[in-house]
Amino acid sequence: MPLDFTASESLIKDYRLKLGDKIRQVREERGYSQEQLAGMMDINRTTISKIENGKFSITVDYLVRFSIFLDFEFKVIER
Amino acid sequence: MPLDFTASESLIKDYRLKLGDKIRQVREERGYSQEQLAGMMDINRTTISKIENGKFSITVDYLVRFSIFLDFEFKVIER
DNA sequence: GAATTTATAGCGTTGCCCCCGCTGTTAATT
DNA sequence: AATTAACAGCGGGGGCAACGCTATAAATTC
Repeated sequence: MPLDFTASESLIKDYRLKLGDKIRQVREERGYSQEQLAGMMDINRTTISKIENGKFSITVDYLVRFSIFLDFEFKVIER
Repeated sequence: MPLDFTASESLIKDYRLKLGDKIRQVREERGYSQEQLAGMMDINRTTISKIENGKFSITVDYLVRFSIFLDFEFKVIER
């Protein structure tokens, strides 16, 4: 935990975990193992495991790849 | 351009540019200069410039930070 | 209990992001 | 017209986190 831990840091961490859970949920709904999906996406299987468990923050490029192969959308919604 | 340039690579690049445009649009709607927003978010101004112009793929952590300070939502939507 | 799937650790490489400096444009002021 | 300042784009060096890869072990399913 960094010294300048703030409310936004907590929100960021929460979102990372929530996103990992969501990706796992959709992957399982589609009936893919981590290895199958990794093959389709041409990325490493352990990377998928780490993402689903929130071990690091993925780039938006990777998120777009997930959205393509798992068939979901993610959108910026203004208030 | 990588040798294995595929349709998904093109979609990824498109999305990166689209996201940069969206962030710029919302920032301007909120009435912030790049420098003001950078100060609020505690990140570098040139980083914001590069993100808005799609120079690299930001992490989701950074995207969440933008969503906090520019007040928008970022959602996964299943089909 | 064997086979499949997933978690995690360690290490190497790549690229995100920090930070600084410079340039170009536009607008305001004198 | 010249000057000043606000704003944004771009290049590059450097640090560190994302991600690839391999290996091992744990968990799950049959």
